[in-house]
Amino acid sequence: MTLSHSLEDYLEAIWVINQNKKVVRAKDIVDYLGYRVSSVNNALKNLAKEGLIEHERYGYIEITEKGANVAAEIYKKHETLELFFADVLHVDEETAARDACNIEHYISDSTFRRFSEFIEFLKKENSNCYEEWRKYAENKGGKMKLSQLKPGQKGVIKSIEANESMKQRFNSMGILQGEPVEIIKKAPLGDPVMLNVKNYQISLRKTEAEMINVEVV
Amino acid sequence: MTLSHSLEDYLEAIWVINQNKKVVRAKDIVDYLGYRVSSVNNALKNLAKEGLIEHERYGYIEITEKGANVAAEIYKKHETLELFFADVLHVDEETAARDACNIEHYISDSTFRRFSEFIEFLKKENSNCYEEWRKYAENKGGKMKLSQLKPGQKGVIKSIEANESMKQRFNSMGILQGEPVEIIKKAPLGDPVMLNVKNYQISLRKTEAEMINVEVV
DNA sequence: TCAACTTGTTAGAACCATCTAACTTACTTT
DNA sequence: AAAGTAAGTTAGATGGTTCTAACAAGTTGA
Repeated sequence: MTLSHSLEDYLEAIWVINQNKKVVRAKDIVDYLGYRVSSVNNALKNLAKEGLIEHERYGYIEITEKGANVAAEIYKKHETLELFFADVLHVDEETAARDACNIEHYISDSTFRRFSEFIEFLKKENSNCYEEWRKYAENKGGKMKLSQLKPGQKGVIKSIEANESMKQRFNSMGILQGEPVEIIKKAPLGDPVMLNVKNYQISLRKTEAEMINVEVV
Repeated sequence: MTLSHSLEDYLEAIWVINQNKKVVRAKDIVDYLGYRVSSVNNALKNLAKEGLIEHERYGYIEITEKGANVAAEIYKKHETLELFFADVLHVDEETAARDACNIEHYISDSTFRRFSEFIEFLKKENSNCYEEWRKYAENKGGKMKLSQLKPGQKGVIKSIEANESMKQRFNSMGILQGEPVEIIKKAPLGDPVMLNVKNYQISLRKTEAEMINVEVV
């Protein structure tokens, strides 16, 4: 029996909900995964057919022992990947969760095993690899100029190297320290640059974009 | 325009083939991806519709500039992931390639960017993280007993801790150093253990399986 | 208790990626 | 140049996942 990626998702969702709620209903899955209730229903039938859950008409959903084992394994992958993305790579939480949720279905067992060991290694307190890496990454991250980002990339403004009147102008556009920005598009030679700040779309000259230092997110 | 994962695969294949062959035909893709020629044909139509390739009836396939850009980006993900799996995690080549090929479609740009930096960091010669990790992993890997593997796991026999007559018996079953093994199934308490060696299926007592040290693959 | 609301079920449509099978075109060999 | 083989095309079937829409069952509160 090999589960489709889709069914893996459903099963994992049921398992996770079950951790907090003791009783799982179709509606919970709808809320968790964002699918329509009919799609959930369909998936439940398939999971039941595989003996991974039990589900009485109009009743609660119970995960079987077999189902719990399968789900726990999937979730472990999810957890490990998310931890790596969020705590090691320092990707934002939402992205880390999303990526983990996708990749968990595709990483093979043997790769995952090695990967887990690798993370275990990084977390060992007598290793300073993690600290070295953080130091390295911070230098890297701090150095980007807004003009160097590509369309679709997001960042947070770290500092602005401009005279006062220029800073004033940036200020009035919502461009100030700590503000998240996203590049919408760039003209062929990077001039002008179109970006998103506080839900406004702003167009900057390349020379202006070069004054703004960002940390890529 | 967002490409389906399937079409991403086709486009990437075309791009890769194009690196070596200068001229790409549908047959090359069939060989590369293992799909039927009609499926390839169908995909080609969709790629052409998106302006990523040009394809005359019964003719050659040419990747457009736009297509090459998209493909190169996908391939870069593939390459980086495969490198990490193979050279850092030391997963076997085939698995590394397969996992990379799946995951490349799911890792987000921002996670990938961080991930690339992380690998760059590991490769820096003034960091000894990679060496430390290898040392750590080798100790780990050497320690597994055959009895500890789970069904489906594969390993290579590293050493056998048994008396001569026992070694003789193992020997006659094809169980000897350097031999790849795979656990087929384990009875509830791990006794007996069913495994695959040299295309034979062998059943071992738990006590016997504990004498055999393997490196997980 | 029954009306209103929430939740669950079913049937069937749409979409996508793959396949088989029958066919057409292009290339190769003699 | 004709015949045979390899490659490409098309139509239609299948399987999987999601959706909408209509309906059924359960729950809640006045």
